[in-house]
Amino acid sequence: MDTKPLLDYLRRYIDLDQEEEALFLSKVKLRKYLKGQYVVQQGDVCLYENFVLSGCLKSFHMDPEGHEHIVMFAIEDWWTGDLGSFLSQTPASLNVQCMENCVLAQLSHSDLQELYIRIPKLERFFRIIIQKAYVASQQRIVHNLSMPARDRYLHFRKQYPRIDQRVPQYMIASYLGITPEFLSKIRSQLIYEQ
Amino acid sequence: MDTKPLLDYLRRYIDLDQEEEALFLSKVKLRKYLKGQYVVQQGDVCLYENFVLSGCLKSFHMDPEGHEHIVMFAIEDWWTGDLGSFLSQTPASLNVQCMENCVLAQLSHSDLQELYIRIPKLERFFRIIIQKAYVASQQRIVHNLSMPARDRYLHFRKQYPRIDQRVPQYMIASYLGITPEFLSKIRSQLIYEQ
DNA sequence: AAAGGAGATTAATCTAGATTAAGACACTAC
DNA sequence: GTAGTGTCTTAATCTAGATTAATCTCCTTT
Repeated sequence: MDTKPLLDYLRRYIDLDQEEEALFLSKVKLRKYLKGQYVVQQGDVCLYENFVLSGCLKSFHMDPEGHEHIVMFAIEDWWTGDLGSFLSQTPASLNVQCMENCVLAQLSHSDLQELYIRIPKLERFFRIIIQKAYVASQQRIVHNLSMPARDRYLHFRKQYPRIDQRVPQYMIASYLGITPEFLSKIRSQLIYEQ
Repeated sequence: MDTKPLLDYLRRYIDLDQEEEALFLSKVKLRKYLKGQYVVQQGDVCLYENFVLSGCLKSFHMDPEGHEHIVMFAIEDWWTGDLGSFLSQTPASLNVQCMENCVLAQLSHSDLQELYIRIPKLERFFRIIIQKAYVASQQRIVHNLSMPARDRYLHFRKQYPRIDQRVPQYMIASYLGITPEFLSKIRSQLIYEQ
């Protein structure tokens, strides 16, 4: 497993010369995780921004009653972690756990600060991808406020077909903010309708 | 009304020299709006990023049944607009409306693109503020998934006391994703408890 | 001071979705 | 084979919050 997907991803947004690419890669740590392992644990400081080279992860918050609430999934070419914790280097409110064996490209906080100084173009890169993430997050809030569960599920399947196929239903239910039983009911209604 | 609050805000994150500040300000358009006026309308392209110099605004989505869903409020020192529309220059899915007379500092898309090139430090500035906005947005999703309405209301009052005092209750209800009647019930229960 | 009108409250009824609990399929693993 | 574990489904009951509708403030405006 190499870092090519990460470089391809970078090149979609900015042009780095050979030297800059080499510098960037020198700060990237490749790390393998087994299915079930935690990349971030609630209460610990999130040490890395993680780019997914292979595998599938979920990030979720565990509430005081012990219920999981899935905030997002991540697959190849996505970033994951607890950004709030990473930025301020304070305890995370989220867990990030591997649902398959994973290979991640990791950037530490101090290395990233250094990279921002030595390769200012990276500011642009991260500005652009975080803007996209923010827009998606706002759109999800609107959907949660304005759509019933059934429509949110249909929208999720359309927007993330690659993820829908890959994760168990009860996690999709958690992502949508409903119980697995209710998602099962919705699915049986959808099948009945056609 | 001048642009001092905007410069103060910039200086919290980056240092600009005299020339850069002047260039930046040359692209900023000051504009006054009356209470009730729309800064962005659903279906139109969002032309500006708007920094609030004075006043109070709401951004909301109107669903097909004609119900408003408030996505966020904005007061002095906040940014507002429909970022998704602004970035891609496509029709907005949100409305932004003044709830008081407002003065906004506006940056157009093309001017901002030019500013990014001529003042690369602005990439850093917008990266940092959008990161903060993203973290807040993610946190709101977690709260919407994991907290009952009552707790969400208490949290809102604690987090945004300046806004809580300033907007009508039925809009706070919309922001929280509940009806005004139910918010009224929650409030009367809270009063009863002390 | 009367007449609107916008917002807030209260209460009765209703419903989307939760909870609980019981099976139904898978799969490994032994 | 069967015991075990993780996932999905079905169905009965329950509840947080929606809907509807009436009443109650306050503000404006005249």
